[in-house]
Amino acid sequence: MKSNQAGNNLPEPTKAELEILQVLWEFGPSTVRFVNDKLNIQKEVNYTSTLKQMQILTEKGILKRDESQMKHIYIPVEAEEKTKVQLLDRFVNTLYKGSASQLMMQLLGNEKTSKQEIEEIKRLLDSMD
Amino acid sequence: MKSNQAGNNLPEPTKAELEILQVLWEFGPSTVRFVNDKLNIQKEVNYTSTLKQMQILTEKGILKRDESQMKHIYIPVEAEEKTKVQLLDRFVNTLYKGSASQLMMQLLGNEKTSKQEIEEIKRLLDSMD
DNA sequence: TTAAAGGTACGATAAATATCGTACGTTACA
DNA sequence: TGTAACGTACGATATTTATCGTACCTTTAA
Repeated sequence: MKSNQAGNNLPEPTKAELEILQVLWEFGPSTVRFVNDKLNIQKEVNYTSTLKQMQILTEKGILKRDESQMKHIYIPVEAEEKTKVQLLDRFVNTLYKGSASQLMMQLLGNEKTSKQEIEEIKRLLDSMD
Repeated sequence: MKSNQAGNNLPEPTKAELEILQVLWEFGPSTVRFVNDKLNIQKEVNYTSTLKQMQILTEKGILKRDESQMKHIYIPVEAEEKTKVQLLDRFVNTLYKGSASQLMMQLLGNEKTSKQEIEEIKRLLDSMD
């Protein structure tokens, strides 16, 4: 057997890569400079480090870029939703053997999940039927 | 500012470490041999590699061990639940800015989450009020 | 028209993770 | 009683991920 299981096509983004993706998701297609500035609000990181990461992301096919200008513009290849679903899926499989309801229980039992959040979720479910 | 945010006390278990924890959670306190055998059902890994990992886990304080016998017995320090809650919490914060309901939506929208799972979740919520 | 500011490319290096080889001690039993 | 099987310890090495220094090109404005 010894296979790869969990047939995921695209390579799992690393922690640093995720941070970059989040900026692009939030602000749309951006330059390295812009992304780096955003990252530096939270942690100190050198411009060329971010540049390199984004180049790697591009090699991996997770980002694409517009090189028509000197200031390259980077864009995520996959939509935010799709990538998140993939990560969530992997997470559920790894920690909860694929059981969404088990994850839910934990989420609901978590004190950090507010009453308000729980109400929100209920409404959501009701509106689904 | 540039702080660590998300005040997590214990060190994040790595991928390989998680695999070991899962075996211990499922089967209870075990020897390295036992854990290694279980791991090898899914992937090829050398006995000493697993040993080393479990020693590191122990150094980190994630596992403790009974050394009274030659065959050391390893035991997770924290309960399965507690560790999973921590990981889930981090996950929600990272990907959904802490919004559990947003995560839910994705979970519900995911085709891989069966009708049955959804029913299960509804029942769960109703029984909470 | 040149110097400073700001851009990309990319190899080197650091840091974090993961795997393994080898040394050596203990146990079981032929 | 000695040898094979099995255990731990631990340094070395591989691999993956992350960061950075330096070279060099382009734009801008004094």
